[in-house]
Amino acid sequence: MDENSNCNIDDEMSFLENYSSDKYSKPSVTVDMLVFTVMDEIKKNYRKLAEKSLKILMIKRAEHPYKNQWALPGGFVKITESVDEAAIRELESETNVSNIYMEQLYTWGNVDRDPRTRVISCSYLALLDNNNLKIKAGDDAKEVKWFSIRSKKVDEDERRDEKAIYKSNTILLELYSEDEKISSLIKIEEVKEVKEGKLKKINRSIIQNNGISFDHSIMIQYALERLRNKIEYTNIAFNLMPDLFTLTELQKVYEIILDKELLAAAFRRKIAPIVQETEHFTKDAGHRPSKLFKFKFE
Amino acid sequence: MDENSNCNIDDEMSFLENYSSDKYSKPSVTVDMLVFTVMDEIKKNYRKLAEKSLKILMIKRAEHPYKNQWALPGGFVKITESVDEAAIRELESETNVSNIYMEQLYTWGNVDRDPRTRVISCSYLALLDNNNLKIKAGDDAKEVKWFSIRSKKVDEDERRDEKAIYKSNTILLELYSEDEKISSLIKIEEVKEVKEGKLKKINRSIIQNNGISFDHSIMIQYALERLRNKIEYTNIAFNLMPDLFTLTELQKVYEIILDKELLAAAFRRKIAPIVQETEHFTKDAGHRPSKLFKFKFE
DNA sequence: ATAATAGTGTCTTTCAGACAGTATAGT
DNA sequence: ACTATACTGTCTGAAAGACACTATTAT
Repeated sequence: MDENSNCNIDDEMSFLENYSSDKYSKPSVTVDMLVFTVMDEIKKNYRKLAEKSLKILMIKRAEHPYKNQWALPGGFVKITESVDEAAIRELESETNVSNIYMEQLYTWGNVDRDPRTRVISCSYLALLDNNNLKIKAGDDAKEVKWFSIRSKKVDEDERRDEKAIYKSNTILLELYSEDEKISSLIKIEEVKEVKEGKLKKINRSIIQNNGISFDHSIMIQYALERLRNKIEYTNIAFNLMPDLFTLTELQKVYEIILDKELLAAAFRRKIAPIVQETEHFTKDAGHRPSKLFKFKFE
Repeated sequence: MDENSNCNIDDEMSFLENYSSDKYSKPSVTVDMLVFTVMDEIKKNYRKLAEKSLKILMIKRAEHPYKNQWALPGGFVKITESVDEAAIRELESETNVSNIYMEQLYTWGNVDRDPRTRVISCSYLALLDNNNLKIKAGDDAKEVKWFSIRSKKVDEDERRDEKAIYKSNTILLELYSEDEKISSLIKIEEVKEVKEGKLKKINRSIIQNNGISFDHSIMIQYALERLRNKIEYTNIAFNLMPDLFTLTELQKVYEIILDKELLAAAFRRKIAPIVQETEHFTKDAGHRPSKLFKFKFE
């Protein structure tokens, strides 16, 4: 590797030869991928635009534990590959998705998060545009499916004593497809030390789980929060768009992730610097055609 | 754990009993802590305010590899503790620092980042106010020291072909104390696919290393970027402040992290909602005394 | 008195929110 | 003609940038 000026090289060589990494038992390391996309729902009216819906990709577990329940695509990191490489390989082998936007999300390190053994999981946030939808089950998985996402706060609580403020939010996460609904109730507890006003700890726990494996519902909730934050100050949303899109479509993607309506005029002003108009228009829309835009890089 | 509606319980019990996690060789998992603080330099003039300086805590390695070079405090995650717990334990045992702000930063998973064996490292960003400075070496470390940080872009390059834009930045990271200077030259390469304008990959590599162990200089650079980003949209800076502080001091902390000067009037307007004035003032300053503020929680 | 910082007032600029008003294809 | 969406113009108000001006203490 790099030069090592202050020590004897022979000394170091023999140290490395004799080094054994098996003195202590080691945790296993896995990757889990949170793959999101936005899809069109069926049009209700020849004039109306299609509604959009935020989806996440899940696989049905073929093996214990949580056999026949739904889980995030993922798997063990091999000793010969980087963690990033494991994420790419596992996603492709389980869902046939490749070459998409992917960034590291968070590493989940609780001792009891997997009933088999000690497993540390590095999670990845992946975004896909719905032109890329050639998903099918890979070798490891029985079944792969997109679930629509609904996440809502069902309870809120705040207490305080002399030492700290305790905030607690309960969130109901529901994933549904045409024929199935799975869900999870998650509690997020924050403790803020009053004395200096410094954030001390956030604790996320599953209160009730209905069909979602492991602690994956917590990961989904966390990924949604990250997505909501990052869409405000980065161009991450473009990874959810096809090459050509209308500004109304782009706005609808922002709206569905932020879970609030935006004003068209303000939205267009704001994103104007990062989109580029093309010669193309939508047609057969039942109303005025819309100009198609593409992302303006740099 | 949670209920498991779709499968036979006995079946799962026997599966878990017979499960062996030792079929494949596993990577080791470590934690590395990036502990930052802001300290006053010595005053040059009885009237002038002390300059502030951003510091990072490093330990001198007592063992191979990188013996006698400087490294981030850190160590192996035990099978019985969570990753967060490992971070807290290792920081306390190596530097006697405890009960400070700490958040997970990034997990480094390249295959060859440690010459001993395959090691995946989960890094943590920690912030300390300089009232808490009772640092001393723990059992594992020979020596613990605060280094001042200087990070500057020394080269910039941009190429493009039909497929993508390639950006490259070279950054010189220098850490110095009164009697020592260590440094590292880091290259950050971004590849943006032109076709859809989507960010594909960031690669960080060490070009030259002078006294900083492992890939720790990359971690430091990454942590500085995160700190610069987060100080803009969170209250994270308060973790660098003592209980009582003047607004000018707070502004100087922002300035040193953002590496640019701010206008006092605008800064005060902006942070007004999150600070609370007290009855106390600075004194013996050689000029008009300054009101002391504290953080307004919630 | 002077040096150095503390703190405020206000003009300008920029940008988001609000909403009305015009434009246009498909039936 | 009617419907639903596309797109623009402009008023308003909030917030950031710029900078001058006043205030206050130790020496």
